[in-house]
Amino acid sequence: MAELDALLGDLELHRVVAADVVRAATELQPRVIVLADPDPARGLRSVRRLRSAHTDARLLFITPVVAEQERLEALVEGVDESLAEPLAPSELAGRVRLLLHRARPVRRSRLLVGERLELDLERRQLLRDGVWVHLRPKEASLLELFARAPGRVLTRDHILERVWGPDHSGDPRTVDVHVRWLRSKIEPDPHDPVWLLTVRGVGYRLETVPLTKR
Amino acid sequence: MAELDALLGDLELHRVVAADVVRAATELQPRVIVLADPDPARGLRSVRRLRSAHTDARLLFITPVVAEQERLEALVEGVDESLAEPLAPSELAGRVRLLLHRARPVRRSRLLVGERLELDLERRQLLRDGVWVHLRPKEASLLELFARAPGRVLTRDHILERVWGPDHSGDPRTVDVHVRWLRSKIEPDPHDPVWLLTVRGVGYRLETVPLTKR
DNA sequence: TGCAATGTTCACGTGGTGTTAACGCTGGGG
DNA sequence: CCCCAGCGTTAACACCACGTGAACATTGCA
Repeated sequence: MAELDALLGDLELHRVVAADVVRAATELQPRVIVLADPDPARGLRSVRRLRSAHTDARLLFITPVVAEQERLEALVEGVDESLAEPLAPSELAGRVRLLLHRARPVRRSRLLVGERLELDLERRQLLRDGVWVHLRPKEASLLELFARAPGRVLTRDHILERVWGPDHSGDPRTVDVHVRWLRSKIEPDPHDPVWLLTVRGVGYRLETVPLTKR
Repeated sequence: MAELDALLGDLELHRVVAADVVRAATELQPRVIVLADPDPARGLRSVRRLRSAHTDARLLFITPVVAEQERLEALVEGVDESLAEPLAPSELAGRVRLLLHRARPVRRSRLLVGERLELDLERRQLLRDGVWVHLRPKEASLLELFARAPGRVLTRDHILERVWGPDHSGDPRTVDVHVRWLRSKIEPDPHDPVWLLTVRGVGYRLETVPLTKR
C-alpha cells in the first residue's frame, strides 16, 4: 500500500470502511471510488447503495480472484471496471488514472441553451440572465429532454414516453401546453420562438445555438 | 523563495494577497494554506475569515518572531500550526508536507449557511447572528446533511436513510415536520423560506449562497 | 417513577400542478 | 381563394403534495 500511495501520491486519497462509503462519497464527491472489500457480497451491496446515491464517481470494483460471480454481477450493476486480486499496484494505479481521465457521458449538472439560459439539473431550475426562474417538475423534465438532444426533432409520442413514462396513455396535446409554458419562461418573445421551435406535423425541437450563427 | 519552490515543486502552488485569500481558498479548494502575512494583525483577520469560509484547508500560520501574542491567538482560532519567522525553507516545506499527509483531513467543525448562520458540528447547535440557537438532535443531523450537500436536492427517502438509518422504515412525511422545525430556526420568514427550499415532487434542498446573487 | 424534551403520526386545508377541452388562428394544399 | 389539419391559447377542473397544528408516543433524565 505504501507503493500504491507513492504511485497516486499527487491525488487526494481517502480510505473508508464499507459502512461509511455512501456518506463519504456524498460528502467528498470523489471522481473515482475503488471498492476493494474482502467480502464480495458486501462489496456488491456497496455498489448498489452507491449507484442510488448522489455521486457521479466512477466505480472500480476489486474482488478476490475466486469471486468471479460477484465480479460479473458488479459489471451488471454498472461499475466502470471490475478487477481481480491479486493486482500489481502499478496496474491499479493505471486503472484509476484511466478512469480519472476517461471521457464519460458525465451527468452534467448544467445544460446550456444559448448564452443566457442555463438549466440547473440539480436545482431543477432555470438561470436566465443571472436570475433564477422557477420550473415546475414537468417543465424541468421536458426542458432537460430537449437540452439533451439539441437540435433534434422530438415527436409528441416520443416526449410522452420519455417524460410521462412508457405506459402512460394521455393526450399528446398535453405536450403543447407544457411547451407553451416553457416558451413563456425561456423565449424573449413567446409569440415568436427562437429556441423551442415547432416542426409542423412532427413535433418540436430545441435550438441550443442561435440560428443566425449557424 | 526559489529554494522553497524547489522543495515544493511537485505541488500546485498559488500565491495570493490577504484581500484575496478567502476567494482563492473557496475557488481553489487547497489542502493547505500558509499564512505568512508581514502584518500579524492582518494575518489573524485572515485566519478568522478563512475559518468561516467554505474550505477544508489546513492552516499554517507564520508570524515575525516578535509577534508571539498573535501566534498564540492564531492557535486559539484553530490554525493547525503556528510558526515564527525566520524559518528555514526546508523546515517550512516539511511542515507543509506534514499537514498534507496527515492521516485524514480535519473534519470541519463548522458549516455555513449564508453569512449569518453557522452550524457548529461539535456542539450540534446553531449560531445565528452571533446568538446560539438550540437544535434538537434530529434537527442537527438533518441540517448537517443538507449543509454537506449544498444546493443539492435530497429526497425524503434519501434523508430517511441518512439521518434515520438504512434499515429504518418510517413515514417519509416525518421529514416534513423536522424541515418545518428547522425552518422556524434558520429562516427569516418561515412562511417564505429562502434557505431550506421545497422542490415539489422531489424533496428539499438547502441553498448556501443567496440565489439572486448568482 | 414522574416530568420534560423530543420524536412520530395523523388529519385537514390550501395552493401549486397537470390534464383536458374548447375555441381561435395559421399555413399549406386542393 | 377556401378549407382544414395542426397548432396556439386560455380557462376550468381535479388532484396531489406540502404546510400546519395538534395529539400521541417515545426517550432521557432527575
